Amino acid sequence: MNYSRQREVILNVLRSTTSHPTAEWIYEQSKNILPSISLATVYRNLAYLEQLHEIIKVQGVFEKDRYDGNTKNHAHFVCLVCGNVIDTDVDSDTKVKILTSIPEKADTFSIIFSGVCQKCREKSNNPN
Amino acid sequence: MNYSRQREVILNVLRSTTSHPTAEWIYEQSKNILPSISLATVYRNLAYLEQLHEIIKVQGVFEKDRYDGNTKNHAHFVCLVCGNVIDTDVDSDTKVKILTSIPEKADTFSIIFSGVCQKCREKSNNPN
DNA sequence: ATAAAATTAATAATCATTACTATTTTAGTT
DNA sequence: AACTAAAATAGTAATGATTATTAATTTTAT
Repeated sequence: MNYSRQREVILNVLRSTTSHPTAEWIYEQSKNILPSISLATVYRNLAYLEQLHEIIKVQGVFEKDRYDGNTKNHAHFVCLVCGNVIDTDVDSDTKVKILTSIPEKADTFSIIFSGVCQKCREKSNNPN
Repeated sequence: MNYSRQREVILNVLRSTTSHPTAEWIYEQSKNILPSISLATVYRNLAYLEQLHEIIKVQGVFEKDRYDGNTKNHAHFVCLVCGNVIDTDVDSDTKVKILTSIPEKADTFSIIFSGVCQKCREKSNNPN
């Protein structure tokens, strides 16, 4: 794989946030640096980078795919009110317990928690 | 919500398998019973049934959404070779450990393991 | 500097899912 | 049973995220 400035920018943009952005958002940010970059280039490079395990594609959160520059094995919390996706650590004890809890031999796992985040919980006056 | 024969058939078809089928597959099976059923009806009713928590939509497995008639909180193992999706129990100890491993208060979680299933492992002569 | 391979921008195509609409079915009421 | 309003359907069009195509540009090795 040859060097490309576009790929470098896309990766930097993704690594500069913890917001688990969509391809469209990464495209808009990248345009600030490379105004002529194309959306297809963003998609193509995100696919490459995922294959190289430089980034992670997070599916199953609302409708669009999200991308994550943090490749450490961690879980995601999706707030059903504000839609934010929050990284949550999974300690290695839990990780082992999860991976050994099934008969199959899993290489990786994806955990997506759903609920209402702390902020949204505070905003509503619901004492729960 | 009124009764509909179509919805009844769709639910029965889904409950008759553990294969986590796509909407298209459910449509094909339902046509054997109701030849004039339409694909849009299948999608509409799957969405209704998901809202009622009668079924679960499994996203993030390859490209198409999958559906699951088993609403017990369990995990999924996706084989990267054959593509099969296998139910795997999560014992309640692990469940509690997972849910309490994050600072946010999660209502539910979705776990998708990835790897190569036992069968595909046996077929290849790889001793690992 | 040259050439082959890789990459890109721009745009067309794909295709899973959803929206629309005229018609039919359901379920309650007389 | 007939009447009616709401709900649901079949068929099809529209949507929209993602992927494929292609001619032009860039990279990299020689």
